[in-house]
Amino acid sequence: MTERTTTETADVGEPRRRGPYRKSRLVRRRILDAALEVFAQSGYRTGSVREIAARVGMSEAGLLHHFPSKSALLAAVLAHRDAQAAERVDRDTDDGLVALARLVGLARADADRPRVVELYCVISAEATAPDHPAHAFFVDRYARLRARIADSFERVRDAGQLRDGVDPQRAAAQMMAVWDGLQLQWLLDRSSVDVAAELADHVQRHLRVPLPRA
Amino acid sequence: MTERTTTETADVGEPRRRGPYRKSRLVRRRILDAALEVFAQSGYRTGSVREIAARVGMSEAGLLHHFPSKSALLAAVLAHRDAQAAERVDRDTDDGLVALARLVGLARADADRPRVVELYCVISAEATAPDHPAHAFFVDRYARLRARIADSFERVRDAGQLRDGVDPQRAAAQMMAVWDGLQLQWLLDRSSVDVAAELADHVQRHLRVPLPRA
DNA sequence: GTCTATAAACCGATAGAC
DNA sequence: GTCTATCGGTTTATAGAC
Repeated sequence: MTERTTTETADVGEPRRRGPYRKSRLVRRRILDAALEVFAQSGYRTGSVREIAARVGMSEAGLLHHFPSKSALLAAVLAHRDAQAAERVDRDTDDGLVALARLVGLARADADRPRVVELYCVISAEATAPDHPAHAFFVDRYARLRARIADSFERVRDAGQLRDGVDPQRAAAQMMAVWDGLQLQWLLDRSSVDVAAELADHVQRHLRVPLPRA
Repeated sequence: MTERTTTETADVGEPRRRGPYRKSRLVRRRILDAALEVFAQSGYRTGSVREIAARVGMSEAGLLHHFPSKSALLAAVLAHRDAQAAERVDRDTDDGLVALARLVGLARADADRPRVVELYCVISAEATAPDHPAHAFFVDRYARLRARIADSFERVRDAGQLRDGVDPQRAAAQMMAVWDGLQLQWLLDRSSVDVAAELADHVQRHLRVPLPRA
């Protein structure tokens, strides 16, 4: 993955050279946005590079100049969105309760990003197949997320805020599960469920104290 | 959908005529089984009629003699599996607790049918797109299931076995959600979760009395 | 950096022989 | 009921001009 930054353009006497690199970064960004939409709507396997290129307003070959292959493009999209989401939540807190509340807040904010929700729903299901290019990514992603949420539940327990008989590991798996499942129902019919409200209700059932709104 | 039964073959003096119809039904069955596997592994859009035909050991045209189109084949697969599952659970009970326990039992039995689990996971995510041939089927399926499970929770409440502050509608949506989400985690990594155990744990959290093992 | 042209493969569905 | 042959469409990716 050839990441190109503007800092490479330090050849004096040719200040105009900064132009193309800036454009390239902008084009890459527009490609990622278009790829997100297409992969969300049609999945990775059926979504075509051709359609992505059309949305960006360039040819297929032109697009593949920025990303070496279709699967590399998918990887870039996933990495891009995950990094963005991590930024939202990872401002560190020792407070487990706040961490859980932030996840619910993320679910609430996702109501305005149906395309992103769709992307993860469709691609994660596809990536269930061991030969899928994003299979390893999602296996790792889920293990990582489960561990992080379990850690939050442990902090909640250490603070004496967890109900008796709740295992942090299992609570983490169940929270992720109900989140994913609610998103599926919501994508099928927007009026059928309120993802954030149900997720909050689920988490609350494990706690001794009210979940902050954060 | 031309369903053909052996009862149509009652032309006396030609008992041999029974043969072809029996074979046709058998072939249809083998096609459905192969289609299930292919659609589960690759999804509807990427899974090809050609590969299904190859698994059955016949040509593409030969297969399409039994099902008029690819989407009709998917519809037949889904209808076939749903009818099979309904048979397992729908032996009527007025007892809501038993009904819920049977759903957990279904989840337990699904551990031996990863292909079926995969099919529903992949196709339901795909069918999120409004133009997917199975979109209406899944929207309807989820509404129906949610209503049926909500009804079970209501019966549990009427029997005084439901915890305070539990809304049957919301409990139904959450139960389906956690079920679907656990299946996704399980498909990504079989050792990561025990679907039936976590589902039972989740449901138990809504009840005053222990969920029977049924 | 973007294009046209093209390779090489695969797709669903149909026509018509047997 | 099953086949071969084929049509018209799609796909990812590459070659090479500009």
